[in-house]
Amino acid sequence: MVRGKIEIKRIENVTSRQVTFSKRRKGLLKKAHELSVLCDAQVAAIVFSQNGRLYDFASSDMQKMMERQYREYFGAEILQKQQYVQELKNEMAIMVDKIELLQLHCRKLMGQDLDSCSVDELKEITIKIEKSLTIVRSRKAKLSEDEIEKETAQIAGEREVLDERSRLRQMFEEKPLWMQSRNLESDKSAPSCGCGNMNVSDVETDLSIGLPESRVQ
Amino acid sequence: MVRGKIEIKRIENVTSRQVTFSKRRKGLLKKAHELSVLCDAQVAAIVFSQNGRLYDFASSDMQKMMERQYREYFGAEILQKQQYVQELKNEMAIMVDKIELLQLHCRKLMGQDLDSCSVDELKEITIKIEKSLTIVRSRKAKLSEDEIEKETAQIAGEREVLDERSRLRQMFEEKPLWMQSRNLESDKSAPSCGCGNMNVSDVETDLSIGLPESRVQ
DNA sequence: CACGCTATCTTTAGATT
DNA sequence: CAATCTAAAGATAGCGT
Repeated sequence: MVRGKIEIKRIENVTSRQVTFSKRRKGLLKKAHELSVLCDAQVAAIVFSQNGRLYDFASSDMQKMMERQYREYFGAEILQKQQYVQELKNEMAIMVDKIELLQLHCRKLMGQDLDSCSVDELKEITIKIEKSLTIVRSRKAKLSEDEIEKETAQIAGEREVLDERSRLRQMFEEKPLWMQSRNLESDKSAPSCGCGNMNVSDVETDLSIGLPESRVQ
Repeated sequence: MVRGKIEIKRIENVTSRQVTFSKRRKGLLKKAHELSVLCDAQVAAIVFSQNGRLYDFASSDMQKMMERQYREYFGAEILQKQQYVQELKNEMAIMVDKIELLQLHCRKLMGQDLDSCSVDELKEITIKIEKSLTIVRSRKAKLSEDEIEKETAQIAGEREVLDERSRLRQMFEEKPLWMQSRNLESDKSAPSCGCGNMNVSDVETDLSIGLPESRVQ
């Protein structure tokens, strides 16, 4: 192969490839320009080097050129996106309407904005509100009832505890101290608090009421 | 200028221009291809003929190529659009929330979905509804009152008309016909209906009641 | 690595079919 | 018109600086 003639395939020599890239790139852009001028045509040439640099030529208005070209390739996609945006807008419009309607409904239920209402409409609203009031009241009543029941039960429970306490208190007050301790400390081997070692005379009456309780619990 | 040498400016001869377009276009696309292969670079060449036909070359993936190029030119615009879509979505989300809230509010005002309400909340709702009921009722009452008043007024008005009629009827019945016509046709020159030329005996009593009325109005 | 040189290859203007 | 031809113009590979 003589000087100058080359095969069209990737140049493996890095330096040579870069030089060729520079030369031919320039040539390409020049030819693009010449074509655009000579034939009054829209021409664009775009080259990216391997390290990502952009070189390009475009006749007259590159933006228009690109848009035109882009439409050729992505027209469908652009249309889809536009339709998507349109759909979103439509949905929003529907939502806005819905919100307005709901707000109006709410306001009327709250007794606002009634100026526009006819007598019939007012009657309708009245019926709705009355019905609602009935429901809410019964619901409230039921809930209150439940709560009272619960509270009653709780109070009953507490009363029971209190009753138990007073019963115990009575028991302790009726019996002498030594009987109390024998009764309650049936398991004397358990070294719970060493009461067994206490001298009876050391324990005062009012204290003895407290101690058995703490053992019962 | 010898054969082959040309100036780079628009070719005016149409045929010549078209031939040159064809030749040079082919050359450009070939060069673009060669550059992409030899230097392993991304190359695109785009040509639109004057009648809008597209000719192009692109190394490897034209779509990627175009996207890349498009981003260079319209990156900001694309971003804006994406942001716009995002904004729309955000607004929609807000609206959805708002609708849900409003619906819940409405439903609660209508006595629905009360299971989740506490006693306090129920009390609050009850108060709201009661207040609303008061307003709506008073509004309804006022509207009804107005209507009744209007109707009363209308009836009164109608009664007056009727009274006037009977009064007139009495008047006509008490006086002889000739007096009636002199009284009511004070302006005899007005040729309203040619009654003046009528023979008195031609006018019947029941007809005479009708005629003066039509003149009064 | 960027430029310049130049022999050679490639493109193409203009003509012809 | 489109295809082909051909000589001149243009591009560029390989080399030198």
